[in-house]
Amino acid sequence: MTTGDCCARLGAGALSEEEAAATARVFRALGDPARVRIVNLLAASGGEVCVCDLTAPLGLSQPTVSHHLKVLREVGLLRREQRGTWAYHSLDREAMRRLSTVTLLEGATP
Amino acid sequence: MTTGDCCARLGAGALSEEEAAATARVFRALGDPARVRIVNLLAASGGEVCVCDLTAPLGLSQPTVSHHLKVLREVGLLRREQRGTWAYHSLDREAMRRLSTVTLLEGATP
DNA sequence: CTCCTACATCGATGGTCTTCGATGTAGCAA
DNA sequence: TTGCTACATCGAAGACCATCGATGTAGGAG
Repeated sequence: MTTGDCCARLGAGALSEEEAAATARVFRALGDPARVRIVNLLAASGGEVCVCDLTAPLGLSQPTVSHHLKVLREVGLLRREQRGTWAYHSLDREAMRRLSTVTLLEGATP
Repeated sequence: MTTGDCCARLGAGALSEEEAAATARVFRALGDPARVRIVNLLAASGGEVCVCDLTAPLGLSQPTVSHHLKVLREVGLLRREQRGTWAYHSLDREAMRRLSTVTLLEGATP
């Protein structure tokens, strides 16, 4: 489920059951401190980061980091590109932008 | 923990452990379909809603609805006002607006 | 080929969450 | 007082999740 399925603004009309579930999935993906930090580290790095660059700053094992990256990727917030032995992860900045509009209510001026 | 503790934009500098945890708590509060629908229903209603107005559209029991309302209230997204026997819940629209800025990265133009 | 590195996946464990019925609390009415 | 309504809280059942070590996979070096 990607952010493309959840971009109905919460303040714009009634959501269907499926839209609500899709939206909740994206928010739940960000509902873990490790994944918040991953997005933050990716945003700070500006570009691509591989798994081995994240284990130390997060203080988590390699399987756990891989798990969190998969969760964020499955909701469309991260992209993954494999080059040789390394897997480079980067933010989908457009998905992040769309997500920011979900909690914008009618008449709000960010 | 309220949204006041988590409003560091994910794209603006490194988050501390505590900032990441506070941010994750707010996102996790929206990481359930029932709570997404509650926010959506509150936004659509425009004003105040009591618990008994939510059980039918959500298809959940009264204790469960009360639980979800408490979760949203504890992260600062909802306000609660008791008048007589009824408890009226409403969105904290400023908290929603602040939340929308969290996922805005540098240079993004919503 | 062998060996090493980077990463994904599996399986298990311990913790957390959602949901409910049952119960408690408080306000209002008769 | 009694009774009713709206809501919160409690306790338990079951589902779900984060984390790890162990293992599998695949590419590069030699």
